[in-house]
Amino acid sequence: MATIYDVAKAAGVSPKTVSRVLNGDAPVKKETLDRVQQAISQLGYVPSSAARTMRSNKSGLIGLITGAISMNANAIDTSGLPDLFIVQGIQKAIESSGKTLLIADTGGKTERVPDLIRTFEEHRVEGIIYVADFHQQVSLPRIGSDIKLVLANCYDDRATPSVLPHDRQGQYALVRSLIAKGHRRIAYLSLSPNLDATRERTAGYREALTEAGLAFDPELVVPAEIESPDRETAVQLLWDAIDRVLTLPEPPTVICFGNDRMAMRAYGILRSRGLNLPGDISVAGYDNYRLITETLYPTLTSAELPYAAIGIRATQLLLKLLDGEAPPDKPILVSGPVTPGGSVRELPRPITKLSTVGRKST
Amino acid sequence: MATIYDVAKAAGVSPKTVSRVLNGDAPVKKETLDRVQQAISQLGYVPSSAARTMRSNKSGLIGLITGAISMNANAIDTSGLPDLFIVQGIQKAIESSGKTLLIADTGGKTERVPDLIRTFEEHRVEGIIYVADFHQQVSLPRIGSDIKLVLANCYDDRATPSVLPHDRQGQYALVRSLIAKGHRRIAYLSLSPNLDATRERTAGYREALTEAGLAFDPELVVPAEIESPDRETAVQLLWDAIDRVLTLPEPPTVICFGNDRMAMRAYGILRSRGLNLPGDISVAGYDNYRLITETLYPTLTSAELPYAAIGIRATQLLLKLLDGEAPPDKPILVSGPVTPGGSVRELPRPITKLSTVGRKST
DNA sequence: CTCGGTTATGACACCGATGTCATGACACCG
DNA sequence: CGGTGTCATGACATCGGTGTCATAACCGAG
Repeated sequence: MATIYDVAKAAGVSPKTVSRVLNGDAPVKKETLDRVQQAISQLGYVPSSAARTMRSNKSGLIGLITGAISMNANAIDTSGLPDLFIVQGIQKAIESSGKTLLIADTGGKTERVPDLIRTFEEHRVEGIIYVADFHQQVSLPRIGSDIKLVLANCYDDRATPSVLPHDRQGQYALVRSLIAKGHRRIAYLSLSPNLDATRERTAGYREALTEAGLAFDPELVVPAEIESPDRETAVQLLWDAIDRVLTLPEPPTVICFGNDRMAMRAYGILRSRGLNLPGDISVAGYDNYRLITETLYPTLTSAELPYAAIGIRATQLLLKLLDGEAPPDKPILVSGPVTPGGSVRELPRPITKLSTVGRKST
Repeated sequence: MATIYDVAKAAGVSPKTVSRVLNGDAPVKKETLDRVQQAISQLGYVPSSAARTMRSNKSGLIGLITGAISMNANAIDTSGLPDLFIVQGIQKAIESSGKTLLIADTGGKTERVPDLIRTFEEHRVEGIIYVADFHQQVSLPRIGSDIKLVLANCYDDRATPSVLPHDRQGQYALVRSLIAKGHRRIAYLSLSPNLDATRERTAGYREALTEAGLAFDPELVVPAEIESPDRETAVQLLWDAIDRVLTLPEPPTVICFGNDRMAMRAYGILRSRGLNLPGDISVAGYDNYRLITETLYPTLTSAELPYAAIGIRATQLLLKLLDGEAPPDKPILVSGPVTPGGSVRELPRPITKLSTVGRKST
């Protein structure tokens, strides 16, 4: 591979002049510049980032730690939206920054993280983004202070800068939209109650009810998933939870599920009970996992879990830190919109407006 | 960040001795070794791969070009299995090799590929794996001969080493398994006929028929997808194709679809015609995209598109090339098994065995 | 004509590893 | 005891860029 010296010799100038042509950081006579550029393209010269890194002590590399790539295959049993979307957001945001992304996959084994960090340190990455597969607390090994760290979809107890989904706001907005469609009995079949997301979202659910002056009925809120269940167990739990709310004296008119995958399963379960969607019962999911929400019939109403935006925000945050900006003192919360689908029916308003009776949601 | 000189000073030895400790390439007195190791951990010293790369002219980096990460989100309309699974296989295979993977995503724009290659060249990657999102011919810009190139899920006209799915074998095995279950009228609603995969698979379909002494009926083979359709068009095309084969004088007992996603849509369409799965009609997919095959009810019989294996094979091939082995003279074909699901019914054998009448497939 | 300032270029050192060669201390053998 | 080989270690150059400083050519003002 050609070096800057080869180019210099071919163009009959000093290496430093070639360097100036490459970086445009000092005036070069037009004629010399042409000769150098010709030599460069003739030799197919590409500067070595290793040499640059050595001299400048800046690698231009950003490290990314994730399990998104390896886990995507086995992710059939897991709960939610693939964290790959976060990676995607990061990728997009880094693209325009001139940095290069070094992706390391944990293969789902967190014990490999120290090794990955080590590799990043060897490559002198300027910053690291750690991506978790769902909203959770993490604990990473300490990293040399000259490497900036940002957590995406997770947080720790050392106030490391982090970017999180605004789960409370998401569920709040979703339930609010259901109420706007005339629903008053709103069931919530949540994910495992131990999850941060579940706590936040339940709070959002209650907040929306309170705001609308609706009473909170604990019978309508049923955890319908546990962490890392097998397929069979998941279906059983879900079946039971659905049965429980449907057989209440005053059953719900709409059921919210902890994620779109649960809702997808519910479509089958509800229909096997002879229910028509959304005529007899409305359904809402969470995540807006388009593969599901847009493919199902009717399309599924869902609150967006803004993973791509989280990735982008996390990257922007990291780039700012690298620029010397001060870290924020609390996690950055990213909100997402509600995507309406055909799975939620607009209910006739019992008293107020007779004109809307029988109208279907669009 | 500490350097080897800092460590040397702290341990009271020369940098070269520290280097020997790091690489274990020459004997070091036990006592010296201890002192050096202590200095290393005290200073948190991590060697710089940039400096190593400069000296040895070996970066230990492998470049990966793919659209898998960015395209996964928008991949709702696209046909098949996410190529991310290939990336995953590569990741896994590289893990044990001591190399580091540099992943560059095209963002779906092939015109960005030269830039990505340029970045890889700057980082002096030892090899590049190019991953295509479906079995196809590609044409990459030329790369300096000191960088080895391997194509995964694609091939070119310059005999670049490549690894491809064995589509013919896959469809052959699938149809063979259907015949084994007693099916004689087997429809094939394929992907776009312009695809390499479709040509290969159709050949495999015919091969299996011929082998079983069944006549090939062109009416039973209908292209039911075009390239990059919108959702609406895709559904219409599929609906029409299904209608066409079901209204034949002698309709099929089983329909094979070009991929699992088509089969997933077909579940809804077939049921809306009042058909029972698999009682009235059997269904088979292609890809074994587990998110679909295992979530559908009944689970979907599908031929596996061995993407992870393709990734692994491509990586192994590249590592061998880096080791100086000669490239193979033709593409490496990777076969996959058939994964039986509940969507294919075992037909009663009209004459042979009465005892199997009414028995369902497991 | 001379001087201060700009333009264009090169010499040289340095970034952090490691290969090469040299050196000193021993041990062993004849 | 001297020669030879092994062990343990260090001095120095080198990889490919770029920052610093020096230098030469040139220009216009006084």
